[in-house]
Amino acid sequence: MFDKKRFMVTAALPYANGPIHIGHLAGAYLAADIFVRFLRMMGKDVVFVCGSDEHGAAITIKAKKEGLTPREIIDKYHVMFENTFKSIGISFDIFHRTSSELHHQTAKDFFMNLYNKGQFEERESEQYYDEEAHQFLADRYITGTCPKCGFENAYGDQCEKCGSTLNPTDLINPRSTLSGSTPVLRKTSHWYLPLDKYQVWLKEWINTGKLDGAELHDPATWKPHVLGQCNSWLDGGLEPRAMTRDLDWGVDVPSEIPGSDGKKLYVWLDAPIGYISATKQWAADHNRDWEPYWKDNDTALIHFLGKDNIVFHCLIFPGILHAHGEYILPVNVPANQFMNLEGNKISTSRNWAVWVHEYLEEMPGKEDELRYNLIKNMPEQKDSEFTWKGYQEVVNTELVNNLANFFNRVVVLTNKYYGGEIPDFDMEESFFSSSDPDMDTYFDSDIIHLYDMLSELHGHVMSFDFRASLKLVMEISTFGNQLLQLNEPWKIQKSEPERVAVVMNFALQITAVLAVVTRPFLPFASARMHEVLGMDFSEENGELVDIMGKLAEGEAILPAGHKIGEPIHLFTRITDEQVEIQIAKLENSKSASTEVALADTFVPLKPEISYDDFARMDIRTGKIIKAEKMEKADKLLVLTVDLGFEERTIVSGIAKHFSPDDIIGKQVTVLANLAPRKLRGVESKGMILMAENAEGRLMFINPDEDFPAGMTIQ
RNA sequence: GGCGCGGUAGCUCAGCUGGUUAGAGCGUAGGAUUCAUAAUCCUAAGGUCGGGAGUUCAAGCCUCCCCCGCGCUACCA
Repeated sequence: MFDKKRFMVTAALPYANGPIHIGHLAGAYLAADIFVRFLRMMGKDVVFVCGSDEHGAAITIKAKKEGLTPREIIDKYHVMFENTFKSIGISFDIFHRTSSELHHQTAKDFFMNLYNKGQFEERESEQYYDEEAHQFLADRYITGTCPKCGFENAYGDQCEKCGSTLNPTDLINPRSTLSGSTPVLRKTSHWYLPLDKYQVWLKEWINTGKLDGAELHDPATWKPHVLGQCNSWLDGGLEPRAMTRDLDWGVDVPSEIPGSDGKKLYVWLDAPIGYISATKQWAADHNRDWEPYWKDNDTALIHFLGKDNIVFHCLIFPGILHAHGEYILPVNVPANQFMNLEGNKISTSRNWAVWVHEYLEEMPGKEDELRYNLIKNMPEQKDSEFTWKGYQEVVNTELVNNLANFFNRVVVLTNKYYGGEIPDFDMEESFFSSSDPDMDTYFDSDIIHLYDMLSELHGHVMSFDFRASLKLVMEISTFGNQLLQLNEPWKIQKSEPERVAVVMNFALQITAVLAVVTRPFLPFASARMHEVLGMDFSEENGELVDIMGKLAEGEAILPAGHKIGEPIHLFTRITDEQVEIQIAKLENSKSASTEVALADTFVPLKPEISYDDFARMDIRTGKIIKAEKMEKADKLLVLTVDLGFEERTIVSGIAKHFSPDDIIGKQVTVLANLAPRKLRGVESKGMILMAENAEGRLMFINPDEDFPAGMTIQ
C-alpha cells in the first residue's frame, strides 16, 4: 500500500444534526488525521477530505421541532463542525458539505451514469402517503405503536424505546407527523441497486483482494472485525437496495429521468459521493486535477470510520463505484469500534458524552491532552473506555512526567551549561546508553538506534496501529530520560565536560526527533517544541524523510552552535478539581436527561372506551405452576397457569426479566379470553398482565394477598 | 437462537504464520539520583492466558463443547 503514488483518505461525514463528541474523534477522525499527517511528513501525495452530511428526514424533523429551516440547522452544525475539527487539530485538506451545488451536481451525474448503464432496477412498492400534506412520508415522519414493545411513539424505522428496527408498515395505528392524519399506502416507484448481483464479486474482492484478475488489496491487512462483519452480511445474502426515496430535503433525482418528480437520492448515493465532490472542490481551489485521486490504480483509497459504517463502505459504496466502472475501490477500511464513557455507552439522546466543543472551552489549551488519551485508548480492535480519572493519570504520568519533563530538563541544562547553544563535541568521546547498557557507546552508532525506532514507528502507522505508534513515541522520550540518568551530566560537568558535551548534544537530537514525530499525534505540543528548539514548523512536507536520512547516516539533526530558546512546560498537571468538575457535569446531565426522559415517556392516554368495551375483557386471577424457557428464543417463557377451573399454556415475552424458577408459584393476573395465538409453534392462550416503567422494567400485577385462582377482576 | 468481534498480571492493554522460564504502561514495594512540573532511573513482587476436552514432540495462539461482554439479527400477540 505504501508503494502507491498517491493517497486518497476520507473520514466519515458527520451528520449535521448534533455536535461532535469524543467517540467520533476516537472512532474515525483522529486515526485518519495521524495517518494523513504521517504520510505528508513522509513526503507522500495525499488528500484528506471530509464534510457535513446535510440531507435526510432527521434534519427536517429537527428543524421543525426547533422552529428553524433545514438550511439554518445545517448551517449551524456545518460551522460548528468546522470550528471543532480545526480547534482539535484535524488537518482536513477540505471540509466540504453535501448541500453545495457542486455536490448536488456530482451526485446527480453519478446517478445518471448508473441509470444510463442500466444498473438500476425500477421497482414499485407501497409507501405511506399523507393525503393532507400531499406527499409520501419518510420513515421518520411516521409514528405509531411499536408492535414489539407497545411504545406508542415509535418511528417508522426504529422504536427508540426497545431499539427494534422497524418498517413503517409494522407500526400499529400509524400517524403522519406532518398533519397528524392517518397515512394511506400508495404505490410509488424507486430505483434499486441490485446488490444481490454484486454478491459474488464483492465476496471475492473482500476476501482475496482480487477483482477481475487484478490484485487490489491484501485482506490480511484488514481488521478482523471488518472482514467479519462483511462476511456476516455476504453470507446472509445481499438484497437490492433502494437508491432513491420520497423525501423533500436532499439531492433531486435528475429531472430528465421519467418519474423523477419528488424523488431524492437516498443516503447511499448521497453521502459517500460527498467524498468525491469534496475532492473536486479541493482540486478547483488548488488548481489541481481531482480525477487521479479517484480513478488511477496508483492511488490508495482509504476510508476511516466507526464500525456502524462498515457495511456501507465495504459493500454498498464499492458496489456503486464498481457499477460506475471508472472508479477505484478502497485498499483498506480501517474501521474502529466504539468508545464508551465512564462505564456507559456514549449517547447523544441521553446526553452521555464529552462534547468536543465544550471540552475545548472548559479545558483551553489542552487539545493534545485529549488527543493523547483518545489515541492511547483508541478502540482499534474492540470497544474501549474513556474515564476522566484515566485522563488525569495519563496526562500527569506520561505527558507531564515523562515527555514534558524530559524536554524541560534538556533545555534547562543546555541553557545552564552552554548559554542555550548546542554544544560541539568529540566523536571519539564515549557515553552510556540504554540501547546497550553493558558497554560504552558513541554518538554516530547510537543515533542509529533512533533511526530504528522511527522505522518501527512508520511500520505501526502504516498498519493502522496507532496505539502502538503512540507508545513508541513515548519510548523515545523514555530513551532520552535514560540517557540523562545513566550519564548524570549534573555530576560530571565539572570533571568531564567533554563527555557531558556528547551526552547533551545527543539529548538535544532526541528532543528534535520528538518535536518532529509528535506532530501527527500532538500537533500543538509539537509546535511548541519546534519553537523552543528554533526549528522550522511550516507545512508537513517530507520532514520525516529528512531526519530519518540524517539519522541513518549517523548525523545530527540540530547542528552544533544552533541557538535554542528558554525552557517551557509543554504540559501541566490535571488537578483533582478539574476531574471532579467534569465527572459532576456528566452525572448532572445524566440525571437531568433521565428526568426529561421519564416525563417524556408517560404514554398518552388511549381514546375513551365504553363500559361495555371493558366488560368484554375477562380478567382472572391465576397462579404460575410451571415455567420454562422456550428453546431457541431469547425472550420467551412458556408458562403453565392455574386458573382454578383449568390450567393453560401462556407464552410470555419476559425471559429477559425473570428466570423460570423464580416465578413458579407466583400469583398473576391473566387476560383470559384473548384469542389464542401461536408463538414459535406453541399456542398461547391468554396474556399475563404486567406493569412497565420508563426504563422497561417489568412487574407482575397481582392481588396483594394470597387469593384463589380463577376469580374475576372487574 | 443464528452470525461477527472480544474475554491475557489489581487497572488499561501487547502477544506475528503454534516453538525455550507469557510481555508493556499505570499502580504497589525496595533502592539510586537531584538538572527537571515531589519529576527521572534501576530492581522486585504479581498471571490456572474465561472454563473443559482434543489435535500435536510442542497451544494464549489450531479443533470441539460450555460460560461471559459488545454489535447485528430472529422470537417477545
